[in-house]
Amino acid sequence: MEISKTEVTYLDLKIFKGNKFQSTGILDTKVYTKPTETFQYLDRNSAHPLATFKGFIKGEVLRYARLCSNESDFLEKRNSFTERLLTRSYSPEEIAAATNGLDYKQRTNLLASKNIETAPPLVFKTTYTPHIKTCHLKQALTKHWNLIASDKQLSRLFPDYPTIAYKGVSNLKDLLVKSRFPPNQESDETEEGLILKNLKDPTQGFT
DNA sequence: ATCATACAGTACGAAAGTTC
DNA sequence: GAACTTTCGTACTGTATGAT
Repeated sequence: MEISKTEVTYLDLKIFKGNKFQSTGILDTKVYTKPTETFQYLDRNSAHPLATFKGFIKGEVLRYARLCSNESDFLEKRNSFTERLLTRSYSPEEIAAATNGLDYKQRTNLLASKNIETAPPLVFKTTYTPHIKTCHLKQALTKHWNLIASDKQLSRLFPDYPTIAYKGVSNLKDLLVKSRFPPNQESDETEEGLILKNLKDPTQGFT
């Protein structure tokens, strides 16, 4: 057990007496990393969805911004994270894109609880087929989005560019499995009826 | 049939709890 | 005591479910 008069760690946070402590009595905080941490971040060549790479990068930098009370600590942590990502085959451009809009100057907002009453995202929903990639949906939407943006009514209805989402086609399970049993039209004395009866009254054992 | 919501599953971090 | 699992919170998107 470590004992210190100037700092203490809690989970991934280090709380310490910084420069302003003498004059204000206010403690500082920064990210705590265990000495045994090996930084084996998800390799960019791994077969994961793009959102997975983007998600954890943004999540990490957001964590640094929230935990560091001094911008210099935040920058130091973010830079070393960037260097480690580069060794894991990420490009500087995609690292920057993942954290685009995340500004340490807005830390107060980052610390505020998330507003969950924001408008739901606009989703362009279509059914998935193996040939969907050849349709270049995103390019087509981007190319013709100006038709909506230039229309007075449509631009008000659809102020934001949509996210493309695919609905799965019905598979065998969808066709064969239902979440409810159909109305029991047969006698409860059938095998199925007895099972249902016992499920409703677990105190009665199977016979 | 459609829509909204909850949850699943991928990732990151840490310590605490559980199992063998 | 080592190894494994759980917990909590953040990001992302797709799926399952229940209500209308």
